[in-house]
Amino acid sequence: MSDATALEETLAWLRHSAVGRSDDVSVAFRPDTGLGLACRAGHISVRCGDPVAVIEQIEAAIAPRWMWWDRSTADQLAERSVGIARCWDVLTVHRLLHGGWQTSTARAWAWLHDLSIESLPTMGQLNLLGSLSDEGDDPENPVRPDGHLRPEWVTGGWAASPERLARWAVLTLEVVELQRTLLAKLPMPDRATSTAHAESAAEFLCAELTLEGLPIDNDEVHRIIAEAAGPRPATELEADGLRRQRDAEVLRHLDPGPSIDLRNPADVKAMLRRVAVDVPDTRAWRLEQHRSTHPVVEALLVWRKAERITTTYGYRWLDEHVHRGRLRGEWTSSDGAAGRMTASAGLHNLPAEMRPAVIAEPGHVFVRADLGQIEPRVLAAVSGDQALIAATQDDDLYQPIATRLGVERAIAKVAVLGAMYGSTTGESANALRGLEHNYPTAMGYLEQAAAAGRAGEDVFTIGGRRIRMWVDESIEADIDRARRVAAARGRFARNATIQGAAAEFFKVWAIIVRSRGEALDARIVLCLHDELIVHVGESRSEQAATLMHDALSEAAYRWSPSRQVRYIADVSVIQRWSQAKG
DNA sequence: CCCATGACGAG
DNA sequence: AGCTCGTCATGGGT
Repeated sequence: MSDATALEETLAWLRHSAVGRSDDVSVAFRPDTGLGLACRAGHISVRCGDPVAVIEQIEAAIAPRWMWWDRSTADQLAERSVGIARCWDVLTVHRLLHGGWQTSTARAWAWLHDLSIESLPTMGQLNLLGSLSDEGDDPENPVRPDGHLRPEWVTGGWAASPERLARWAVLTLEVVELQRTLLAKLPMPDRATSTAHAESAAEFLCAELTLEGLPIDNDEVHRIIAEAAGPRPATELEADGLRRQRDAEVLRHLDPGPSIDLRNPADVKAMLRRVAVDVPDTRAWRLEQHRSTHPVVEALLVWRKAERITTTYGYRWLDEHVHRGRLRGEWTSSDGAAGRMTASAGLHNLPAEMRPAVIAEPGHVFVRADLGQIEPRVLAAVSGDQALIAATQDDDLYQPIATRLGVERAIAKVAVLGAMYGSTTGESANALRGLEHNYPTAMGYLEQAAAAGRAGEDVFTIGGRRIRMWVDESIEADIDRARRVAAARGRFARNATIQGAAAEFFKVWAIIVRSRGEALDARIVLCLHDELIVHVGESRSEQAATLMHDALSEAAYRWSPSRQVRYIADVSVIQRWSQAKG
């Protein structure tokens, strides 16, 4: 069947099934095989060469909510620049419901059907179990008699024929229905469903980000690396020489003695003891206090900076991740803990020294926006603490808190952060008591999460993400260890509810910017927890900046549990990332 | 060869 | 101060 006929037939079927904007349509496809679709009214299987083109046309004509199993679908669509507006990514929603990061089609299916993970079939077991001889075991059925998904279907068999594609799409729709049922059982079902939509869209954005990359200037980035690491060594021998040269700059401060490997923390510790610096570890912040004790300390700190650039952000990093003027890494919409976005290739921890190399392309600018004091504002929203909500009206919410507590702003800030992170020590202890007295609802919210965490119980973000607690594997009854583990879980749970909620809010903001930015051809090129960078044509920079603010208002309207909480963003139009005010 | 640890970059 | 992530190097196990 020609692609044009395929499109006609599919559109006719969608119309006949009364599928409209935002209605559910599950999809499975493979180029040169075809397309399988399913909706509430039924399913269709279409043989065609370019199913992505068909999907693109349907998106333009109808824009349903597309449903698929995993990221691979988003990757293929993004590859062809098909911008999907609404979707449902089963594995992304599974991470939301189940918690954690590690998952797979087979595991998600098993979990949704209360099947034990231990009984998961593998390809290798196929013949051992003699499944072919099993009565009623039809290889055209993706589900085995024992309830598990058939491994050969999961690993690609689902796309073996147009008929199988349709069957897979029907299965997808059923799985989504199961997920919807679970979301509906959460304390705030509508909100949880909306989180599922937003997280799925964020996963699609991640597919786009992985392809798009962050603009980076080749000459500039070379210059910066050369400054720290020296010129690119031609041979391994030359690299070795440079390494020795750097090491010598530190070692020359020492009397002759046993040889020291600066890359070995134990060696460094022994070396420092020889010059009367006794530290439990050799981390930079600890050595900071001993800077004046002996010149070798200063030299070591300088060495570490250069070593960082050389090893992590040096020529190897450049060759691996920077191509055609873009820095590209793998993006994931939720990590294993609280659900923040993650990126590889150093996109989330590019040292400040390298940011001048991140430059907009000719005729373009960056519109950069970062949320101000997002975590305490989110705490106000999720807890509903009226006093804290009042404080969010201020551009600097720590100021009214300080006034109310009768302490310096710096003390108030440390106390608020300490409350959200589970700080146990420090001089903010007094101010912490002040917080408990003046903001009991917010502090109660945090304490409730911490108590659950200490007890080993899972906690949930307001959007419904499950945050899994771990069990202490120590076999012996080690009271001390058990107490430490419980305390760590308490701190983790306390923070994860806020960090996770802030991540949910951020993603809603980001996906609104993505969809509203389409009209301006503005592309998101970086998401950094509370910061967004959009790459856009120079002439549209003002419109893009306005869009970032408007998107924030819309995100607040859509996401915020409290209408009264004020969210703020600092937006600037810049050429280089480094021009952003800290 | 895998895995834990230390160190450090960012938020 | 304490929370998260990814990355690199070392050293101790298999």
